[in-house]
Amino acid sequence: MLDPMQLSIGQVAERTGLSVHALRFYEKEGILAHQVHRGPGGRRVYTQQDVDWLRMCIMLRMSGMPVPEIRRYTELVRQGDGNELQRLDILKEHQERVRQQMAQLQECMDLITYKVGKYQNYVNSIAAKAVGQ
Amino acid sequence: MLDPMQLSIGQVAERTGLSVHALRFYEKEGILAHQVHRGPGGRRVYTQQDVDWLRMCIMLRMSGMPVPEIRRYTELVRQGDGNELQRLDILKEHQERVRQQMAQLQECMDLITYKVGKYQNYVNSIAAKAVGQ
DNA sequence: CTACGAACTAGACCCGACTCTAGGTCAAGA
DNA sequence: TCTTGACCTAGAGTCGGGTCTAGTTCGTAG
Repeated sequence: MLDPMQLSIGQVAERTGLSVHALRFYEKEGILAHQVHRGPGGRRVYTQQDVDWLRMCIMLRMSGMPVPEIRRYTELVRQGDGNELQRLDILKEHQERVRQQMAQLQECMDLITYKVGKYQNYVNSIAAKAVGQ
Repeated sequence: MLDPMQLSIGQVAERTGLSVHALRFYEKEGILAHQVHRGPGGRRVYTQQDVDWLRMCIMLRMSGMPVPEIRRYTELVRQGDGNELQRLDILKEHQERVRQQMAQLQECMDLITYKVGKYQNYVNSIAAKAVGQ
């Protein structure tokens, strides 16, 4: 049993929804703000901070930030104070991309909604006819 | 020169933003409502309807509908009247997915905006100090 | 003791969606 | 005639983001 603040890879997988494979993959890709500490037998020991960081990375991934860019951001954080402007740049750029993505998605949604409406009307009218028979 | 209503693959590529490769790929994948007519020399001849259909497919793809599902939808349309309920199902299901996707994206956006705000404040405060010197 | 479950590493494999290559046809212009 | 450029087919290659396998090593429970 570990200290309650010390989490095994499996526990982190549960808590984040990532697979243990994905967790090791992310680590290899340099996506952990502070490199994972190893416990007895060379096992990874995560902290709550690691989990929080991973959750943010998950958000970035979900919104389409590519792994290499998350790595760049992570590296800046790892380097410590002094590069906040660069971090801000990355975030702002991504924010803009997400904004565009949402706009696009809304456009698609409008088309789909229009089509759904049309088919719904048609299907309803057929159903009405069937009832009227 | 073709009849103005007859478009070559290159023209369709221009008009849709898809590459000629992608157009052939989509055709092979069965994503064309009515199969492309061939002109002299076996060349593809597209109509405006094809372009319109492609534009819808592009919307579906952009919003994350996988190619096989677009194919299923396409097949229903190709079969003609009588399966409107099935088409409606596909569209509604996708609509729901897009809705979820947008909600997720909004969540990510909120986090990013929060972080951008924090870094912006910090960076501003540093800048203010520099000026005050 | 032994068997189990969870962890480890390195590296192979997979999937979706294109993208590109090789090798060829054809028509128009210099 | 020769070249250029757009098109053709079949099939190989690429890329991102994981996922899975093989072969081990632990620590604990029966």
